[in-house]
Amino acid sequence: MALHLYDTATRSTRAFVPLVPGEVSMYLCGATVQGRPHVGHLRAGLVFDVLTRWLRASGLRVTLCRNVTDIDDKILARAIEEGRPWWAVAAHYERAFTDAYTALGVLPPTIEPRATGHVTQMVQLMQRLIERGHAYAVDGDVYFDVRSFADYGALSGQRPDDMEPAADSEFTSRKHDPRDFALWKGSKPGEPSWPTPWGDGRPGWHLECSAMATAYLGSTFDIHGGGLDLRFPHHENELAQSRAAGDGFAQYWLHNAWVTQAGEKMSKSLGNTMVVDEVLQRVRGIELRWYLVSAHYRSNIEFSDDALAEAGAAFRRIEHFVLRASERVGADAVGDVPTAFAAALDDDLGTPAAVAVLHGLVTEGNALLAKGAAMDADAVRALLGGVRAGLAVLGCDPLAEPWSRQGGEAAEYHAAVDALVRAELAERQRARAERDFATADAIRARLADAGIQIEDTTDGPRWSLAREAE
RNA sequence: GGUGGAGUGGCCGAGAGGCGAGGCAAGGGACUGCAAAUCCCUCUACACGGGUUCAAAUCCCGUCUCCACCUCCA
Repeated sequence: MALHLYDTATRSTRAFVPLVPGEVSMYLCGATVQGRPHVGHLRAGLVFDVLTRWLRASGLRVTLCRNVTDIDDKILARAIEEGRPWWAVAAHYERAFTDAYTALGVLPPTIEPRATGHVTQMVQLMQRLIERGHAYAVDGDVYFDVRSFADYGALSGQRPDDMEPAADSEFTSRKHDPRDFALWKGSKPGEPSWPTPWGDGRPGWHLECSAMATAYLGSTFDIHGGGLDLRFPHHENELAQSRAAGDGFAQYWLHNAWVTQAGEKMSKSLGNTMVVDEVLQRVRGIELRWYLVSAHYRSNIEFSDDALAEAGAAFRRIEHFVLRASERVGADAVGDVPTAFAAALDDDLGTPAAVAVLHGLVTEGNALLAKGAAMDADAVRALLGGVRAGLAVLGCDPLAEPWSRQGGEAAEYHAAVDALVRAELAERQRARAERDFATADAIRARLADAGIQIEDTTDGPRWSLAREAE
């Protein structure tokens, strides 16, 4: 089965057919850089990272555009709060997001455009909308005329007449209709502004994505992604303004579900502590990634430390196999993804089923490894290759970048520790051979105190860092 | 008021008319000097009430509970 994706616009799972054969253009709504990234923020980046990896593994060339919203009301508010310029705030948190993406192994997008760098494109888009009668300027603001666009509400399944009247503060009186949304906000004293034919001002929230998506991906492109909450109003408005301007815009709309905590949504306004930096004090990045990636992207994740620890344990089982097997048959054995794994991902990115496939392979592989010298090395190599190929698509291959620690100083430390531990293990083996188990166990306990765990395999002892959940 | 989701075993978490995903935990067995790791076996499910069907966790009707969106959100 070829790739099928659930398209929010049609509320159905559709076969994915790219506009240009062999190529995929994808736009993802990225961060509004006004605070420290938390686990919820990262989910969209992670989900679409897996999709990108899967598309590439399927032989497609992917252009991924993930924007940075570096000007908006909250950034301005934050700047006042922190007592520094808005651009310093935006730059600071943009770096924090970049660090968080990197810590979770999210591949960098093809392009990461900032809103403030694309005012020209926004002005052009507004001009087109005004010419076509879909937008109007009032006192330096520019609004989209919702009534002028018949399909408004189609993406999110809303009908304008059923919507709650917008309690939209100060702008309401200037709008032709309360549901009209701001494309451009006229400048107020002390706020940053850019010049336009309608006066100085700054971008409204929705305009930037339409302007940047079409600037980099063309007037019509394949996939537009983001969190479920963005469906309305953000994506509805993007779609309206772009289609009204004559662009085809996105062909598929994908939305990931939320990360919640104790039933509460982890939004910026709740100010909870699931900040990525803090979670990474407790678990490795690869384990956090596994936790977030092994759930289906359209299912809610109720974040808890217990669930995170369980996911970590499940991942370690797979990781353990990969490490042990590669020690036996070599670390260069990356194969093709197993057929069942491919089928799972082709079915709307069914990562849970894909993960189950990997667990099955690991069980098989462990059984082979348990045979020791009598094992079928080719069979192990084949299983290892399949497991690693699958892990690579999920971004969780422990032997691949960025998780492998084979290079640089870390490798030198590893070699040094390895030499010391091997000496200890040799001593322990000698004691065991002499049935001096008190000494043997004392050595094992000493290593355990140092955070090193021992396994007695058919090929002799093997050591690794202990990674029990705390 | 409008729109859309969800309720699965001790826990996490899939599936979407028949043949119980997977993991974690638990119990038993194998292996081990003892462990650890690993393998094998076992146990516990589909919110509630009706209905359709040879067959319902899955479809339909109703009820309850929870959640999301309706111009700040990933």
